[in-house]
Amino acid sequence: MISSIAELIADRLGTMPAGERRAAQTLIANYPMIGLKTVAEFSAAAGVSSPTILRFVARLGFQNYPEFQSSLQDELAAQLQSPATRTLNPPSPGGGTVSPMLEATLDNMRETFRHLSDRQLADIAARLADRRGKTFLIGGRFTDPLARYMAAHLAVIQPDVFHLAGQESMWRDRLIDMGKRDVLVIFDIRRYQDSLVRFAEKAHQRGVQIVLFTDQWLSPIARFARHVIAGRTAVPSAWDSSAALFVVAETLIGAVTRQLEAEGAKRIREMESLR
Amino acid sequence: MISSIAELIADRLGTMPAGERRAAQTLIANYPMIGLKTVAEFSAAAGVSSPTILRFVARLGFQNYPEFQSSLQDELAAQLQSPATRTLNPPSPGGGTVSPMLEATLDNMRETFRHLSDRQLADIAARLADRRGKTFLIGGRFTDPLARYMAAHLAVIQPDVFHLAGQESMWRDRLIDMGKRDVLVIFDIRRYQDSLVRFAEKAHQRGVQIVLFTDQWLSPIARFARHVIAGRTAVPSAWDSSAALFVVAETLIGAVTRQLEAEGAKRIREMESLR
DNA sequence: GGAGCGCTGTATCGTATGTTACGTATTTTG
DNA sequence: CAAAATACGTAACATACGATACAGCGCTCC
Repeated sequence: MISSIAELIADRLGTMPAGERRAAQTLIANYPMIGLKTVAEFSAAAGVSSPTILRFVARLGFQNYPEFQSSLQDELAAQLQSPATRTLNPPSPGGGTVSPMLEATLDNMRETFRHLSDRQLADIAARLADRRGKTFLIGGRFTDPLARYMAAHLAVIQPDVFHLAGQESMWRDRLIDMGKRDVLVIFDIRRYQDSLVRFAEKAHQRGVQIVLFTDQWLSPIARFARHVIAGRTAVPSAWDSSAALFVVAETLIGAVTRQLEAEGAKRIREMESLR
Repeated sequence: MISSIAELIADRLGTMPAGERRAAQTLIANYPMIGLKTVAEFSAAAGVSSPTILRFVARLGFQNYPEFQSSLQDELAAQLQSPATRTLNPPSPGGGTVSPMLEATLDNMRETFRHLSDRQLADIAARLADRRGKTFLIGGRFTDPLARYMAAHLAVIQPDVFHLAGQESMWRDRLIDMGKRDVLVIFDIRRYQDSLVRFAEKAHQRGVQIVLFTDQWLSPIARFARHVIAGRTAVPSAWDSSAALFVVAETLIGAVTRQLEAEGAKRIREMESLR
């Protein structure tokens, strides 16, 4: 079974003429980056002409050079998806059902936070901590509990935190309360819910700042969102995992709490200096 | 110090107009593969026009699109060279608020699962998958969303799953519906709620099987519980973390789903053999 | 409420890129 | 050793890609 292009090359290396073999070897040597560059660069690096490169990829079974590059990219993307799983996949002794699930979840979290900068989290936290506006939270079928969880915590440390629950008609009516200064936190992973998209669009039209928690494929709500948090959701289960988004939510809760405490301290100092 | 393009984007994300920010977010979400494709594909994925993508890369300081792609490739190549450099957010200089939180959470999960055997999880899953009885779920002030999350999933794959919400008097009345065959899943971390303890005790007296999700200090409900899952909750924040319990919940959801599917398949086979 | 600015998309253009045809060199075979 | 076949490079070609000019629109700030 041949899965990667590298194996494919190794397989057919023997049947190739000299020039194409040089192409193959230089590709293997700098795998796969050279293949992502232009034909001209590839040919220069291999010390052959452009047509030789094209004949080389044709021999591998690709219709044209772009198709070859797409395959390389897909392969790379698959590698990047599961960083740790590739290198340190202990065949899970005993075939336990737990380890793969836990490992995947931990990977998801690392991957999610790798794409999430301190800066971005700080920006969102600052927005959530801004007490001039109200904070609304809402989620989809399976993610609504996350909205509830976040709302429960935020409501303790500041006023004007509302979780939108119940029927669609219920929260749609709340739109009139929303304005520019307000923040709407939406949790939406696939399958994305139309009702949420419509709601987000209307809120956006009213100038509401939207913070979106979604998966790596990005809910259509991303169009309207001021801040987008893309969490990894893939796990060896029939369901998607919201664990990474949960951890991001907890991180934000912590950051907002810290910020409000800091502001509170500043207020106290200001008040004292006024006396 | 800014080393990667991802950081560069995060740094300037705040100063970007809406369209370019969408470009930035889609790039971060599928980093860095989207950036290696053509402008047309990138723009389509982000839902903006080609010029917006070009303005986006220009704002990042690149002279043209190919130069931007080269940078991404170089970065990728460097990563592939040394898999060890796969560290996440570089030690977040200046006392970043993210890493400690994430690290603590990951540690919590590892610790939680270390004290949790496959056997124990399998037992609980089997109990939850037993369709002869009903399943009730309830949580405390901050953990009730976890109960909701679990209920939302379990309710899809089997009947008779009830989340107990609202006032204490509401669910106390549901006690008459509960019997020996039924399971009550309770989430309770400190500070432990008296109302939940009282409820658990009465349910226990009626012979209900209690599955308790709690913290490492064990809620008093542990006295009455058939199964106890003790999750680590300590994080560098003003709040306790429920993330570990969340992951256990997801693991159980997956296990129950698998089990019901297996039983379903078995039933089908039995039915066919009867013909 | 009006004027100015900035952002975004449409349409067009030039060019770099992949592709192909053809001639020469090199190897293979009778 | 001759002749054919295969391999390789040069050069011309067409396409698709990135770049740019311009106009419409919304937003902010007087």
